[in-house]
Amino acid sequence: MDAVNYSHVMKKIPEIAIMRLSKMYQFLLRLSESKESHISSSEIGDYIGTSANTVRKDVSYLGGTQTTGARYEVTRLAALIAEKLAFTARRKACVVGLGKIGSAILFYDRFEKQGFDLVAGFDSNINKVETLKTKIPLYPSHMIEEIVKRDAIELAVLCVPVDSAQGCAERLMRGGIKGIVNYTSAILKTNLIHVSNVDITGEFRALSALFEIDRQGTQGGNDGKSL
Amino acid sequence: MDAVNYSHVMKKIPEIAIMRLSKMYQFLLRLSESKESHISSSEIGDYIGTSANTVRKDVSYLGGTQTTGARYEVTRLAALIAEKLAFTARRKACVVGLGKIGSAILFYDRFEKQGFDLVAGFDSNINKVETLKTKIPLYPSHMIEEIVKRDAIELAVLCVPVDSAQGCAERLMRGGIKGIVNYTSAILKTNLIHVSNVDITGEFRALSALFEIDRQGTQGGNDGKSL
DNA sequence: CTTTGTGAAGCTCTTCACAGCT
DNA sequence: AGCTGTGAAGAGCTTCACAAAG
Repeated sequence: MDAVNYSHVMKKIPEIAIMRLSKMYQFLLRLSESKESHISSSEIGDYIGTSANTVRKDVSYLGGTQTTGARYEVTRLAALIAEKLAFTARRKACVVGLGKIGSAILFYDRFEKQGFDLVAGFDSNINKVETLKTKIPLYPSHMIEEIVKRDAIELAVLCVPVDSAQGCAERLMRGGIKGIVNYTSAILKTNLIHVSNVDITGEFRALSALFEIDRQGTQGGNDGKSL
Repeated sequence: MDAVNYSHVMKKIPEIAIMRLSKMYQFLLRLSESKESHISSSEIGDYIGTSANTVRKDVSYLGGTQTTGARYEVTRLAALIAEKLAFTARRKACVVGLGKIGSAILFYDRFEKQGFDLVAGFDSNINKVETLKTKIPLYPSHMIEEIVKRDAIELAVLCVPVDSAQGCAERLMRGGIKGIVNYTSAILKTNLIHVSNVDITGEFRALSALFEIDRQGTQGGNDGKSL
């Protein structure tokens, strides 16, 4: 159905624009530590790998800065993005699966600075839960739902073996999780929440296909459809 | 920066379709180990999180199977995708940066089965290069260009500290690398090769923004999109 | 009847181009 | 001059809907 309601709803920002704005924000944050105080749309575009037009359009989805004609003020633009995309709120996250990758993530210490608090780790192996030395509380996997609910955890990184992935995802969902970063090669069935997949093998395959197709493309002529 | 060169007409497969086909392939591979020999477009769609229409359209980009009307034969469809997207060739990959994440990836043993051979690891810390016990050859970072060239390595996983990321990426590029999976939060400037970014913080931010915007939007649930 | 394959319609995102500001 | 903000045009992807096959 059409959007019948035109109260004061901001017009919808394309999902892909949100991704770019996230990237942009990250870049602006780093930039703000240097001495550059202003930046143009084309410089931002060069940096995050898109066009100046797209950068300006994306910013305009947020309502634009109020400074037409002048280059963007770095801190001001960062603040605008943070506000509109709700990056201001701190969010709680957990890690499920404490194997090599999972524990590496658990010990990664930059989340706090970026607005994310790792408040729980889970593993089905009680041994790991008891022996891993960390200040982040660890729990056995059967407590996922309970803890996610209790601590109002919004984000999870899933690093379990592929066969446990769907089951853990379901526990997370029952706990009310809002987003999962899926490090397993499992293809999660969850149409309720947002999932971001970062399977290296999958990335390898996609990258291979991309450069392979490029190569075929630049070589010109495609033969008929038969094969 | 449009190349104004329309020399050959070639049906281009949309990049996003390539991504979906990669995912589909992965799913079909797993499925082929079970006893299901045939599958419909809607079942595939359910699984990889897209519509039956899109699945069929994507398959048609490859020229379609030659079996209109019948459900897809799993192995046949997998073979078709593998062939058209060049998944048949084995590809060499390396890991740059042998910290917690990097070494976890180095010890991950499923690549071989999936057509990727990890043939080198690099770290600027000579100690790590000498002490890590693995059958994969390790080298100091200054040899990146040389080894990538010598061994014709096509793919790299980048897991170095953020400040070294751009430098390492440039060495990889000079060595002729074709794709980088970037685990750092650096935004790599490389318009020559394909880069896939898997920064957790970035994913967290993008996910937060997505569910936050959804909440503000209040529109009845559309969903099922993920990346 | 069910299911694929695919032109064509429909829709969303990107690019253009220019008004208006500095 | 250079730059942003943004409707409008354009391109690209998704969805539709139906012919052909099983």
